[in-house]
Amino acid sequence: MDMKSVESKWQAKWEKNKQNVFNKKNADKKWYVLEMFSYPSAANLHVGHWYNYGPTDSYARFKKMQGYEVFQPMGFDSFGLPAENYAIKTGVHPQDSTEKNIATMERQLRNMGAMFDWSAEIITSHEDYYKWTQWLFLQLYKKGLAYRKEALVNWCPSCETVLANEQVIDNKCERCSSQVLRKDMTQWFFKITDYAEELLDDLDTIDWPEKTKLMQKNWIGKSTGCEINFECETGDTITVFTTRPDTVFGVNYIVIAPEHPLVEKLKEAHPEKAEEIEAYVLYAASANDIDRLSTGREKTGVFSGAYATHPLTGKQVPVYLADYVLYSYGTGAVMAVAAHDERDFEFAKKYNLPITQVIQKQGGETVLPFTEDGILVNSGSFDGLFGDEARDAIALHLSKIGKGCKKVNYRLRDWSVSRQRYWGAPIPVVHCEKCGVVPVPEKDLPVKLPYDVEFRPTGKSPLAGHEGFMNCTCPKCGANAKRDPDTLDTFVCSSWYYLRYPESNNEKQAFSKEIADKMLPVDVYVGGSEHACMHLLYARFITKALRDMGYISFSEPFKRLVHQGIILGPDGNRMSKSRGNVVSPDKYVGEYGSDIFRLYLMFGFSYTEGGPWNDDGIKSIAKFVDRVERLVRKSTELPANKAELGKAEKELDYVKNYAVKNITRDVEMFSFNTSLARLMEYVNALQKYDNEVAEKNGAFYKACVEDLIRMLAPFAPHLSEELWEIVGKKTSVFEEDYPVCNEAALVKAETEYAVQVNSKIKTKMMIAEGLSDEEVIELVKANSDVAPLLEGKSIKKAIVVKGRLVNLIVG
RNA sequence: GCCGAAGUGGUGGAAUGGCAGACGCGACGGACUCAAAAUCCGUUGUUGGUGACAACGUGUGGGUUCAAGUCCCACCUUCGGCACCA
Repeated sequence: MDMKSVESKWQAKWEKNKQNVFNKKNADKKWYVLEMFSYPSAANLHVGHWYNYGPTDSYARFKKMQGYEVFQPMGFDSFGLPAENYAIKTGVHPQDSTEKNIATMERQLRNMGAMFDWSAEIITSHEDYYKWTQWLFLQLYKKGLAYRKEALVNWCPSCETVLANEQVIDNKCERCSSQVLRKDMTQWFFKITDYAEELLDDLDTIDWPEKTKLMQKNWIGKSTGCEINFECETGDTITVFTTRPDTVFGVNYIVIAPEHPLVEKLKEAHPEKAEEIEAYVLYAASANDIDRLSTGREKTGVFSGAYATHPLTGKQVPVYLADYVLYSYGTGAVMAVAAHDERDFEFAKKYNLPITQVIQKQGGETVLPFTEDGILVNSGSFDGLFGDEARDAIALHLSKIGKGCKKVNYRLRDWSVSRQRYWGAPIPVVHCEKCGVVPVPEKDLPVKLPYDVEFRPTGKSPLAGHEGFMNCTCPKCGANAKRDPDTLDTFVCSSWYYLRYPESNNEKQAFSKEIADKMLPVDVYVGGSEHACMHLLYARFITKALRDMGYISFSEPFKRLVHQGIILGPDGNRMSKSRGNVVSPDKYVGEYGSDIFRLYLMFGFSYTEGGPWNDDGIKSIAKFVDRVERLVRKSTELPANKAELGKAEKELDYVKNYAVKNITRDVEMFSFNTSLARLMEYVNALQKYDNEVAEKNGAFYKACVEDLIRMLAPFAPHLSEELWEIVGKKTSVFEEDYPVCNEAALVKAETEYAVQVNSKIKTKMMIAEGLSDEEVIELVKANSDVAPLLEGKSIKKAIVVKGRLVNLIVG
């Protein structure tokens, strides 16, 4: 069969019949299947796209044949850094390259033959989409969930530009190799931390991979502890957060992060140290968080010259700056208990600070640093208390004397959404000298991204240099004002797109409550696990925020989540141009067509695992397809005669129903390789029983072949349509129901049991269904292979696993 | 470093704590053919044995269990993420 022409024939028919367009009349039977949309890169569709979209489309088609009204949209996450970098390098405008890439990818995606509803397409860099991204920003602002604060960015002093983490290699700028610095800048943030607790709790309500939920849980990083106040000699209060208030009597020193605001005051208080402190702050600015938190890294720090007063003992403890404390976590200051914390211990050793043991191991020798729970010693009236009891007592005491309180802390940080870049959605606020920050009125959206912008680095955000864009009037007072020169993080665009799809053409609003509540949550969301902590958390946050603003009624955007694996290069490494191991799907699609390539992707890999590319099996899929075609064509030549169903028919029926049952279960689990294995078994059976059955019972055989086509349809959509036509049908096979297992066909009189003696397999036996355990044991004991092994021995225990195995323990 | 995974024949991969290797690829043998291709039928974890069969076998080392690829502990290797790649 010429797959190319078959594929274009059916794609054209589907298009003409609007077969893949969601039918709103059937919305009560909706099934929203969503694949993470892609970034439009310059290259053709990647194996990864095919691997994500092909099998998921088979899942979607399967649900359609189960009677669901499937909504499977597609779009492009088209703002972002790569287009801008490409523009800086080549001079091609990001909009031009992006549009070109989208056109190519769209064409290729159409050729895949997936049932994407293209009428719902969205492109995040188009005005009609980013207008609503800006609207979303304004809603968050109104609700107090968007605010400005200073935050650190990677700054290349030579390029005079902010660098993405990706552009920083070994602390050097990837373009010019200058040392990268961390610089403070005023940026917009979304207050995702307000939702930390709910984001954590609601993980229990969604059907997501456990590992993903665990990663989010750890990312949110809830810890219960205590804030404790130390009075600094400068007159300021240093508040520390600790999960171990039980160790408070062992505090040897205080450490503040080099970015802590108190640093300035400390320099004033101890001018003799100012130079040293400044040098250290500069040094700390050159390291990233990962390095700073690494326990394997040599600890560094500097004494500020100042002391703080211990709230319980009144002792003076030195205040240090050290970069192993992050300003972004907790209060940016810790109480260091060298005896009971590994990093503090290491630091104290290095700087010859005292180490005071205040916890003793229960029953056993205490080796420092001892970080487990233990019995308090050297802790005044708290001596003898243990673990939680000690923590509670000390926290209570601290709050009584006004020196501290219990506190829940999260590792999660607020979401920084400002980007000093061109290719993104402009932030819809105006800065007025008189009125300050003024949001752009909704009726004035979109704040259009101008085309004629100098996007090469100049030391400022690219938009800052565009006067036509920057100069505006204050919506409040009418005076001259300036727009915000920054654009939004692309994660903002992708944090709400699932809401837009069902109403991509709605010009009046981002989405309507009525339709959103009907169409969402997404029933199955499919995408890579690399998004576990960021995109997937942002989307959950935005959903909750919109719910609280009354725009929607549900709390979670994605009811179920599936991660596809990653297809690696043939060498087992991640595909990359620099490694030269990129596999192009074009070659295979050109040679075999979309159906065969998709079948191979489903059959050759475990969907959620992925693995190194290898095309050994692709030919065999082509052979399989040929076999199916021959079998179908041959069946059309048979007379439709009927005869009584014999043993052969029953066996064939068994294999068919077994396949149907397993495929139905496995597709639901995205286990496509085993689904196809069962389908192959059925094809093998059809072929094996071919002559015997077909000749005397043509009607039966034809019905079996029709079921085969129905069963194959979600996996090889074009081929199945063609075969359906070959057997004389005038309608689309996707209007058919997926076959349902007839359980009666699977009932067998006897089952094979594995027989073990002392847990070793000795023989196998066919045993009738419905016997009691005792009857089964008697049959096994009487078996000619088993009986000699039991001679002169007694049975100490007998285990019967119904329908599977018998194990006799003898001695 | 921290968080999260993965490791099974020559190979891709199957196995609700219950017969390890389903279904394929490859290899080997056979049928068809002048021959080849295609197709069809067998065999195929390793070792020993003519054989029935036996022993061993799921990254490494321990453990729990009548029974462990699966559960627990420790370790090794590889992969994903670590907040401005998306």
